[in-house]
Amino acid sequence: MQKLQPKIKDVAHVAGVSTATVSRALTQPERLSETTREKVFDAIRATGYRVNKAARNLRTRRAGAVLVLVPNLGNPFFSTILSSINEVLAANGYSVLVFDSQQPSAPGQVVSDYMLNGSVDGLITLDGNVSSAMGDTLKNAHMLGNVVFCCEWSDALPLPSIRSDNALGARLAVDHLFALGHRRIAHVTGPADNILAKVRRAAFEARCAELGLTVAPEWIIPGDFTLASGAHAAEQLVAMPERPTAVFCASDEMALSLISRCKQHGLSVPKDLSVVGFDDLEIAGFVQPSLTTIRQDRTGLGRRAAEELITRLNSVQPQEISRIVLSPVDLIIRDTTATIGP
Amino acid sequence: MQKLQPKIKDVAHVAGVSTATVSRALTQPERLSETTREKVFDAIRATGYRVNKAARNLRTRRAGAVLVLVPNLGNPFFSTILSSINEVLAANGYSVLVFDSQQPSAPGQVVSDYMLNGSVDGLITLDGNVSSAMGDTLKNAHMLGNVVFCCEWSDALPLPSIRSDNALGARLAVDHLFALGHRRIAHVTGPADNILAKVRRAAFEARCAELGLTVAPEWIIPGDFTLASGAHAAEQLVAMPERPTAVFCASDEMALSLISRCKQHGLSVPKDLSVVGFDDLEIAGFVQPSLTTIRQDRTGLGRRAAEELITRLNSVQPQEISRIVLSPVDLIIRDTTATIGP
DNA sequence: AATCAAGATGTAATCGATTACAGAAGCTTC
DNA sequence: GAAGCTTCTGTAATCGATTACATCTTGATT
Repeated sequence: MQKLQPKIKDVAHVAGVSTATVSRALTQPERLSETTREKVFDAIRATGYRVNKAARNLRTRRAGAVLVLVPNLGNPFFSTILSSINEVLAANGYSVLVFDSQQPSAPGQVVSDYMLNGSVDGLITLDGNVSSAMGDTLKNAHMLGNVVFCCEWSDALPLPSIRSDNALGARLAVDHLFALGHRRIAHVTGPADNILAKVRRAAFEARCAELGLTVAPEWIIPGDFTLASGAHAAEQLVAMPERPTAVFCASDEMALSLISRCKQHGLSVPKDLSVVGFDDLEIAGFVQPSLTTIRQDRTGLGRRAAEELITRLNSVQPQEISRIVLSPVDLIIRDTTATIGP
Repeated sequence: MQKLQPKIKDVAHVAGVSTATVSRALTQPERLSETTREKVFDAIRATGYRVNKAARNLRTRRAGAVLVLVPNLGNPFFSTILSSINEVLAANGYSVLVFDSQQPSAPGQVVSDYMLNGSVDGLITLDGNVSSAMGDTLKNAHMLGNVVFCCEWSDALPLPSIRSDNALGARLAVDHLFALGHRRIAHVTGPADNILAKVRRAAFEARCAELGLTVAPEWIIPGDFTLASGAHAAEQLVAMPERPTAVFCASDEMALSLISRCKQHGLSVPKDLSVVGFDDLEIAGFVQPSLTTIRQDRTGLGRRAAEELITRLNSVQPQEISRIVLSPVDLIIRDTTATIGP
């Protein structure tokens, strides 16, 4: 009873046509006469035929798949983006492979492998820390044109990048706090080597300077986007002799845990401390007090990145031109920010 | 300059051996003499050769890839599991394809396609709502043995299932609340058609009955695991004339938003209301008050599911035997539960 | 020295689709 | 009615690896 998967030959036999005709019915049905087409489709239904992807991929030299490189899949920020990438790619007939770049194996190596061995046609990377070695490898294989950055990016690689207007986000946060009367504003950063962290911090400092605010060095508190680092930052904050009246955190997760830890130390948010986050995770609106934050259009970012990649994969002319799409950000004012006390 | 990707023939030419030898160097190096092996590896390095996956897959009739079906990729609960699945599969040489079953396209159809067209060798589904039609299709293609449930499952399909001991979790929650003196305990459920929600609710009711507690029908509050539904449940709760003193929520997200909304209504947790969640999301320990909850070993679940699938893919004898692995759960006592007031 | 086994390597068929090229059939047009 | 066009379909080469089988060495055994 070991009935094998039917192949195109079996369908051809049942339909009484050649394999070429069956193949055409699959890929360019309009080129067949109506009667033949029907015959073939009937045979396909009758046999339960499914095309063999490996054979098709070998012949067409395409994979019909895209790799998404995610730094830390466990982070809800990325998984939402992944979801919308999946949606667009699936709608266009592409499969989605994922790889978590936190994996022990060298991600650059792994990614090059996927791209060069034909497992995928393109790459969307949410991780900006891609090695230049990987860039070189892909360039040599003429595959660099099939890479798109999403959210994070690398200035070393001139590739299209779909990202939020991070600098604007930081400015909005500072302006909001400034308008509320705050003059002593701290900042909890992301990882030092992260491009988002760098941009947000730089814009934070620049805006403070523009507004004539001095930022004491100790008010720049190092974090790494995680919950744990937010709590740690809170400890440093409460220990300061001259405590800032507001904090701008480079991620919502840090903001949430910072608030929680501050409360444990008897500080009340927003009365004693105003807090602004970044990302607008869904939960930001479902905590008490709800979090004032900078919203990123995560769904849009994923969608646009996927569309950009598809465009490039479909275009015959390889275009390695860097194109930057800045997705707008919004200040979402909720309950963790208030005017400075009397 | 359109240098094509080198193929095995090119390597063979450079190394001065046959293509068969090169292939052996790749797949069973121990069968070659040391000198030949070195020659081939040198040639591989010199040419920058990478095997063409499509060709290999076609010939070996294997894909070296696994599909993970996720209900709602945006949910942090699932993405952690996905991460550990990725880790184990990558370490064993498998690629990971993901598909979000919330996608508009019929997931059963999509999954069958992936399995039957050879895109993947196996399936790990975190979604228990798989159609029996899909089961039939896979069974006919002798592919049902390559499917593993993780977290969720379906009683209609006799397949291996790696899951938490959900009933135990519910009992631990009830017992904990009971021990604190609570006698009026409510439950916020998951979606009515979800197997986890069913099991947790049934165990909740059973344990309450065993302890001699009556559960008023209105105390079973319908939810759907989401933040929004937790807030909605809170509204119902605060409106009750004879309010329960404790709530067991079927997910942490519902618990967190329920607490937040209750606070808005002036209820204090845990003084006026004790709350137990389910999952132990990372954030549960980073909110104030921190959430008492039932911990699931998400990393372990993903890891075990991946290992189970790999075992099955490697075994020659197809084994369609249902095997259930119950992963332990723990009650994590934090600050949202307390003894009932005087 | 003859026989045989084991080990190393090469030859060529094969996996299952796509597609260039060719041939057949039907229609126009002069 | 011949030539020229379309439109439809078939033949066979091709994509790039793996592997059954054959061949050739080499060394051991008797």
